[in-house]
Amino acid sequence: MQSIRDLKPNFSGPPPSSMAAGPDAYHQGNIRMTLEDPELWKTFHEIGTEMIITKPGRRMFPHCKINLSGLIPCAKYILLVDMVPEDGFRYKWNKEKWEVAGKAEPQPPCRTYLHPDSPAPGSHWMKQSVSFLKLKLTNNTLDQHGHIILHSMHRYHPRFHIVQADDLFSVRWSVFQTFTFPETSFTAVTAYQNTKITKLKIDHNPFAKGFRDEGTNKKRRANKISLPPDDVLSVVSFTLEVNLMTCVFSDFCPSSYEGYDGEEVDLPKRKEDEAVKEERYSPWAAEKEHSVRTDSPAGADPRDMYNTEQLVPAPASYQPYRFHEYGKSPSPSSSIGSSNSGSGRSSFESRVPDVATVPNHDSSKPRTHEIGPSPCGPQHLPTPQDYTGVLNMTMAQAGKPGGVIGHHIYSPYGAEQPLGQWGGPGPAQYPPPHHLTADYTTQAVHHGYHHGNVAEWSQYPLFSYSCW
DNA sequence: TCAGCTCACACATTTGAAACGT
DNA sequence: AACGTTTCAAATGTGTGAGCTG
Repeated sequence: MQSIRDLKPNFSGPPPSSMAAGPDAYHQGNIRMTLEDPELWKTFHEIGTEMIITKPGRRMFPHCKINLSGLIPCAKYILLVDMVPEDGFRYKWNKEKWEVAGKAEPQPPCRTYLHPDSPAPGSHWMKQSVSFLKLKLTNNTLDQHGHIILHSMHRYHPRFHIVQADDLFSVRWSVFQTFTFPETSFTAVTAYQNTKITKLKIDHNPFAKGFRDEGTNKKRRANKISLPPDDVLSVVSFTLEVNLMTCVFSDFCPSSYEGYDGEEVDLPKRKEDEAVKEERYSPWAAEKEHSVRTDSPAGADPRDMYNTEQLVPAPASYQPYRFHEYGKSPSPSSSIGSSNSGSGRSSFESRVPDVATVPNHDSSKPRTHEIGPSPCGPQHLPTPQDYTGVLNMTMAQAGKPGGVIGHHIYSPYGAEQPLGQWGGPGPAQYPPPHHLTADYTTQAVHHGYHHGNVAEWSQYPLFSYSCW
């Protein structure tokens, strides 16, 4: 299995004609996401963002805040975030820079953060920015609060997922539009390593005001940091690389760092070499290695953009994934991206019509329940029993020790479970979702209680990025 | 010995209930 | 009585630094 980056060169050219946008498909595929406060993110990114992870869970700072457009106002969507390993290495901070310290540790249980407003109509998501302020990171693999579990000294980046779904159940069968923003990548740490990051955090995080030089607590930090403020705050302008994927997760979920298997020997050294080469942008070099980047930091050329689409698997003819690259061609998002500096936002727009394969449906045809006759009309949702084959397949694969699991759209719903069970409290008769999870799901917390609402449900992993 | 982790701490903001005024 | 504003305490979020651990 290949990582997305690895796959990228293998796919090029325009989308197939079957993917050409019809009126509905256009609506489906025209979702645009912009990252709020990209300048702040970039400022951190240039130094090498670090995020503290603690046992009880720590918020991110800067926290993820996005704007959405292009959604169907009256269609319901679910927003999710998960964290994806940047690479297969563990790092250490050594003499003012990050160095590869070995192979990554086995991945912790995967968690996906579900935005508490989910599901909500497109108008809701679009009327104001969507904040993931409450998302917390932890290094406690036994965490029972639903926080996203990460390894310290490992690099990650958040992925934002939009799913058109009337309820949480239909998440399983819907096409995910996935967005990532390169400047949001970070290193998970239990204590800050780079004093520049510490200072940035203190300067920008209101909760840390007490540690500011002009604050009442300056005595504590007096001899800790001596960095000219202007130094760290100067923003190196560089063109954003924003990767867009339209996918159903399962197949892009790396179970280990297999995508790097072939490079394990060489990569660390190469990364260090490139770290020097690309230092002006970021202390991180490796992340750029597969990217097609313009050399002009101020250039308006669009960064290479690629798109993936993964299909809802069908029992009979399960397609692992489909991947389309739109990379080299300028896109609406390109112009958006190039104008980011003016708008103060990093944006990305999906141009891939959502086409999902469902049983007995031609994948080239729009799904009726997603691309209905009217964007605002009643939408047919597939019933669970339509897809028991998919579920069984998933379970069978999950049961294989050490096997590669092909489909890991994670859902707390069993196929036998009726729709609407999450609508309110009920007897705790439904098994926790973990029976479907990936290799590590034995580590997932088995909650005995039912899911009375979205917030509770959100603590369960929807997908496993750790399985291909 | 040392890098990485945990914990208690002081200081900050946020939140929500109570009190108050219109 | 209903509603809006203000106040205040508790909860929560933050980085620090000492101590612990492997």
